[in-house]
Amino acid sequence: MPAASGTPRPPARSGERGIPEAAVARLPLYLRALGGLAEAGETTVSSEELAAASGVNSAKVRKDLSYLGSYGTRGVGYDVQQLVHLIARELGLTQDWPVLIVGIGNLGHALAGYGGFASRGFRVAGLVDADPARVGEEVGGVAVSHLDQLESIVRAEQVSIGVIATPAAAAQSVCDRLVAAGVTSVLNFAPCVLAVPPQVGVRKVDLSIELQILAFHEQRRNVAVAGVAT
Amino acid sequence: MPAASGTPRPPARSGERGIPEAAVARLPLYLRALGGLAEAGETTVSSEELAAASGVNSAKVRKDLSYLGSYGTRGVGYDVQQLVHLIARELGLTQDWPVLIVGIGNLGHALAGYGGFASRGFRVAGLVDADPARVGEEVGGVAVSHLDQLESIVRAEQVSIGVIATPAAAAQSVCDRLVAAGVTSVLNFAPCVLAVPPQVGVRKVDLSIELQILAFHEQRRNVAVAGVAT
DNA sequence: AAGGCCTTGTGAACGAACGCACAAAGTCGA
DNA sequence: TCGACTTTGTGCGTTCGTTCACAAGGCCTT
Ligand SMILES: NC(=O)c1ccc[n+]([C@@H]2O[C@H](COP(=O)([O-])OP(=O)(O)OC[C@H]3O[C@@H](n4cnc5c(N)ncnc54)[C@H](O)[C@@H]3O)[C@@H](O)[C@H]2O)c1
Ligand SMILES: NC(=O)c1ccc[n+]([C@@H]2O[C@H](COP(=O)([O-])OP(=O)(O)OC[C@H]3O[C@@H](n4cnc5c(N)ncnc54)[C@H](O)[C@@H]3O)[C@@H](O)[C@H]2O)c1
Repeated sequence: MPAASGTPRPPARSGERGIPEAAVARLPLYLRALGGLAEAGETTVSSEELAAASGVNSAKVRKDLSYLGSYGTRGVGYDVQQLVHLIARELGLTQDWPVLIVGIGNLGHALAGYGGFASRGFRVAGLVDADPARVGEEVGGVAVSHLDQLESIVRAEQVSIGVIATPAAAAQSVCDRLVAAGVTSVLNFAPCVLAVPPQVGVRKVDLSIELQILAFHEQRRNVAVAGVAT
Repeated sequence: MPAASGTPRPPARSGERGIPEAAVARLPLYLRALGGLAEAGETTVSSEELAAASGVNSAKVRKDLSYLGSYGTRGVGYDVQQLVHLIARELGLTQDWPVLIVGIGNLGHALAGYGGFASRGFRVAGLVDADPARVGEEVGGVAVSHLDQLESIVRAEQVSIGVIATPAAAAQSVCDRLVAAGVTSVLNFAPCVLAVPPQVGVRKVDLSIELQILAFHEQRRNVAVAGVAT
């Protein structure tokens, strides 16, 4: 019962080279906004402009960018191209990331054909499904392989990121196979929790959760109004 | 750092009827886990078990549930059915939420056919697309209407939640129309920021961002390894 | 009836993130 | 060259969220 937590906790990763998780999550936002600005012909951008374009506030923008170093010019702003490059490098987008998508149903089809993948250096290296009827079908220029091929594709294509779009019941076993084959990052669309070894990264996207959060606030507003009226 | 605040500390959320945002975001997780437990025949659940089933830690579970009131039994745990009901009510899931999906392309198709909608009280009240070729097609039991019908569907079906799955370029104008027609919550899949009046709720899902965050950590691991070697 | 055992509910410490506000540092026009 | 103006970079107080740790409370066995 005594949690043996007597060890004086050291500042975790103080000396470490680390930018806050919350800032990392915003970098892709800036990158997207910068793409738009570059297309519009802007060569420099102030934190205020970038804030407006990415839906963040400007103090946060400046602090986030400061984690990458001091590349702004006071009185002027940041160089758009340079920022794009800095952020892309920080996020690891200057290299090619082969991705394997497992479960080519409705969602898998949409993902496989999604252009937002490729534009950031994510290459669909393979599509696999358990249903023999789907094997051979071509989606977004890539043919669907059978689930049996999972391991060989991961190895042949050096896949490090796997995307799971199977029913929830199959997700854990698929995940286990991905990890065993060498995948170290997983994006999970199935509505379930995945158990993975600690060194493997997992992120989940659950559309239903987003809707429920919206419903909560929606209800809150309605109740508030009704409450006043009642 | 002792709270030398002679000031009467405003208990923040004691008087107010407010659950922290972070807790709200986890309630759907618990709900999902409870569904599984109920199916497995469990009638009561401890915070420890629920934590394991929902991928959260148990202290957080207890604190989150405490915002709903004191419904647990010490030494035993929580009643599964009662919890399901409490959470569903808190999230507003005891009522029917008509949802309109705009943009029935690849992603829109997947969303329209997704079962995870209906199981939580979200009813697809309409599907609209700008492409005349798509109008009339039936997806998941609902026929696709033309974009022109947007306003009339929102009013006729009392839609308060809109889902945007159009290309980014069209998203803002679609959003404006939804809001003008009376929608007060928007779930946006297009990779762009949406401007809305302050009383309208917006959430965004950007798959590409999730991948970029994965890539960041993936790279970090690789660099760490390579760094030692270099 | 009493004591042991388990689990909740929560006060309090800790830590992460936010946003303000401003000095520092640069640009640009005169 | 200089001074007005603009915008960065960041120190700091505040707020939000997480985690610890334990008293309070209730069940069950004896
Ligand atoms: N459709 C959506 O909008 C949506 C949204 C959020 C989450 N999800 C989730 O994403 C997942 C997929 O949804 P969907 O609508 O595409 O379902 P789907 O039934 O259309 O597709 C599932 C696919 O996975 C394949 N599959 C089943 N078991 C497999 C296995 N062991 N290995 C490989 N492939 C396997 C099936 O053959 C099928 O092609 C589900 O878990 C769903 O809950 C879907
Ligand atoms: N496919 C994915 O996996 C994925 C993932 C994340 C985000 N997204 C985003 O979701 C959106 C849709 O993606 P998609 O793959 O389904 O694209 P898509 O091109 O297949 O579908 C877009 C649909 O929107 C319709 N549309 C265009 N303008 C419209 C308007 N003004 N009003 C109503 N409908 C209109 C088109 O007719 C088309 O049917 C895009 O913004 C995309 O970036 C897609």
